[in-house]
Amino acid sequence: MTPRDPNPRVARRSKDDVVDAALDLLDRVGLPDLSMRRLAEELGVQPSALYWHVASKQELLASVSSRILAAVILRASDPDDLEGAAVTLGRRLRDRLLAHRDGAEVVSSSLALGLVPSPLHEALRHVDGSPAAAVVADAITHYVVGVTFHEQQRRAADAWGAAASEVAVTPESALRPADDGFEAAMALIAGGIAPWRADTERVPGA
Amino acid sequence: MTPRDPNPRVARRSKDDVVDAALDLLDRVGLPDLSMRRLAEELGVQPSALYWHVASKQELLASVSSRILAAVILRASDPDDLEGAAVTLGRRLRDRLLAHRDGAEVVSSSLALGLVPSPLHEALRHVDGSPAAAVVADAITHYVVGVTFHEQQRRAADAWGAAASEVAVTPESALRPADDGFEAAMALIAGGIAPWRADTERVPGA
DNA sequence: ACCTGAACACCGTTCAAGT
DNA sequence: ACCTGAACACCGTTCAAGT
Repeated sequence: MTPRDPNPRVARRSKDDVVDAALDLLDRVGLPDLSMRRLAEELGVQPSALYWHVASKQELLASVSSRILAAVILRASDPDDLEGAAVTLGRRLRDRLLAHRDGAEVVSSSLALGLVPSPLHEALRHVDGSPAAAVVADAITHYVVGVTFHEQQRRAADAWGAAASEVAVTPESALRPADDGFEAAMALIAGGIAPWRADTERVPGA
Repeated sequence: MTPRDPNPRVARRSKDDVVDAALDLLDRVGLPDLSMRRLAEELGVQPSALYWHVASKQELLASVSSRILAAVILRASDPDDLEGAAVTLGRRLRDRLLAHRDGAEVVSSSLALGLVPSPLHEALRHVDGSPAAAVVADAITHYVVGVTFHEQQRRAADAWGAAASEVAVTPESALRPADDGFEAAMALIAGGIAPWRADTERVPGA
């Protein structure tokens, strides 16, 4: 008996429904095939109808990014353990990006456009208020997003066809596959925190 | 009197000319407006003519990326100074990316698609053959490309109009502007090399 | 060897008008 | 409040045919 919907047979969509459908379509067809027209078709609606719910495709993808990043939070954490928190969050971010097709690319551009908050920046600010937290959040976020983007593109290329083996770059000069390098890089960055602090926070005022 | 061009009045283009024009157009209009049709117009040619010189737009952008990255090399370097080489190369990469409009975005996808070699990986392999070099190259490359992409997008957004100030994310939860954070992050990552080595290269065989 | 002309199968977005 | 219909101004790519 809500006054909102006088005729329940007319299926009206909310913005959440549109974002749901977009994320679902992303997982099924990938970012290159995720068009407003295709999404509209999926929802049984004209393409122009989408523009009542979202201002642009970019804004829609930003909402999709928010959904993908929603689970990247720190439940409980030792304050003072910036290293531990950074590594945990880095792994969680990677997990979330890998959970959706082309997740890294979608999130990368939303982040770059400033349409979505950086989850590591927000979380690390709570465990450590020092300037170090922001620097660490930056380093880890860019590394994880970059490496996962690289990984997912490679996966898509491999899936599409191994026929491109001649144009592709030799393995030794390409960026490394992240599978084993990921933990190493995380350890490298996290391990840099202590010496960097010793160098930087030595001088309090001037 | 080269047999190649019987009539000098017919301006024939080489692939290099196409890539030149693409890089020039990129700097003038930016990646979103760099279309094959627009590029063809610039060259005084039909769009289909471009496909005699390049197989696809992606391949063209990979060639553009190669040009952008060509100057990211190490002239002379202390072997054993992985830290120093990494920081120098990171700064040089950032310089090259900033030298062209949307340089980071173009390079980012060419790198992800594996259509272009990673310059840091290649250069660092020469100063240090250990596994550390690859991990460091990965960490620095992804950080620099990511942070520069972010910076250039923000610049484009600001240039287009400050009217978007309401939709934009609050400054504190956005990724930091890289201007001062860049050197800090480079120091953080480079500073992680020594402790990481102490941890990892302790065990030689098993 | 290098390019034209014409087509194919798409895009994102706007906007008056409908219910 | 939510959506349709129709249009605008584009895309990347292919391919027979020309010179």
